[in-house]
Amino acid sequence: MARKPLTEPRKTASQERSRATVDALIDATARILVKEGFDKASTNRIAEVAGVSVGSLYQYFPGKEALVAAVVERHQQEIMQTFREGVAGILAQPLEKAIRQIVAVAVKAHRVDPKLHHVVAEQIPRVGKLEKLATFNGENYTLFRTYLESHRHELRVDDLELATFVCVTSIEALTHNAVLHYSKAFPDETMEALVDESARLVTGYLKAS
Amino acid sequence: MARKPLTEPRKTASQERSRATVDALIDATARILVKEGFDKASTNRIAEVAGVSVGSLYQYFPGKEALVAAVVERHQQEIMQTFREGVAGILAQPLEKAIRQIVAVAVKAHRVDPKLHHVVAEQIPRVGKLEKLATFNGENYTLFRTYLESHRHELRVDDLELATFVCVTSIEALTHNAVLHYSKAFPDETMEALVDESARLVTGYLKAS
DNA sequence: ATCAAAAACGAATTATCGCTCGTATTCTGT
DNA sequence: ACAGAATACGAGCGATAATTCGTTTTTGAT
Repeated sequence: MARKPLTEPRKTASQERSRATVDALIDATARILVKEGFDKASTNRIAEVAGVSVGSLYQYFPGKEALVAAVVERHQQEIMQTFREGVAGILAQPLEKAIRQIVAVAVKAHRVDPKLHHVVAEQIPRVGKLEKLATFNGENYTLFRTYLESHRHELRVDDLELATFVCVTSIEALTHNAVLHYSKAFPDETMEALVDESARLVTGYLKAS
Repeated sequence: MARKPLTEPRKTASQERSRATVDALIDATARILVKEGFDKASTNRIAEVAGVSVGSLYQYFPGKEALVAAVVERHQQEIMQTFREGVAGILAQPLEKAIRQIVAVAVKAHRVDPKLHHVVAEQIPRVGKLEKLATFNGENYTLFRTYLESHRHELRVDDLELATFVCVTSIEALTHNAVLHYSKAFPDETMEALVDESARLVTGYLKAS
């Protein structure tokens, strides 16, 4: 019987104190990623910043990658939460309104800790467990597709799959780039104009002429 | 006088032989990046694969980062070359045709060594010198803007700067995602449809109704 | 043929970092 | 108050790189 190596730390933190340790470690990782960049995020450094010993770190995480993955996952959860709230009840809305709202929410979502988002997008190599953390996630995709399906009769696209791809990819890229690369070049009023333009782009593409 | 540290290797390779060495090193780096991934690209490994000693490596490159930067730069040059050729004489074309051609060329450009492109996009942390190697480059942007300016009268957009951003970002993201993430999910015919759809997206947005 | 500059070599040094493990401390239930 | 379980500690081991430098080989000019 090949026994699984006992080196797999179980994070089953049962006591209050240990849960705090886990949180401190994830927080510290996020702070380091933002303030010092990915390469400075060594396990020793993370433990130090968290005010915890390396030993404790390895009690709860199998390694650095797991820490980073935890940070990314937490961040994506926050973003998705923002997103879900923002698009609630959108199915009932007409196309123009719905799209505009989706774009606006996408911008808002990208503004949930933009610094961290930037690091995640630009500095973290997607290797190993991080590989599956795709650029845009599936829930998003499904959400949008569902809207398109329920409004199919108003649309002039025939391949909904393809249309979803086109729309989701465009909106994601536009909001991502605007917030993370051009937030200085784009003053607030330009950002609003960008939301309008993006919405027009997508609406024009979808709407039956 | 604070003298610059002599540790800065100058790549002034004067002889034929040394230029070959430099090439071999860059080639080897690219091959390793593609076949084994970013973390396996150590200086010793690169030298080994290049059939060259580590010492020689440091004669011409200050470190691993410089090697990777050289690979990325070379790759971007190739892509831009493809791009330039593909959009030559496009200024004379009408909007629909021009946009379609641009999209098609963007797909073609993304297919110049997609494996390497994938590694560059997903695995290489943009830190230090790699930071400025932006996702989409300025020449592209300028090229597109020039087209829009010369066809301004046909368009219904008023802010050309913003319009350029919207179009370039969308086209880049759509072609990038399609080629690098969905090339298996998208059979060739779907890819063609995608080019059509992308062109329609952008054309509809730009064209005066 | 001779020599100095250029290029190449690679073992050895140095640096970094992930991770372990024996020990100390704290908590929880009785 | 006590015991055992959970948590925390952190110096130090081992592995993997990065980088140097004294030496050798090749080249081009004279």
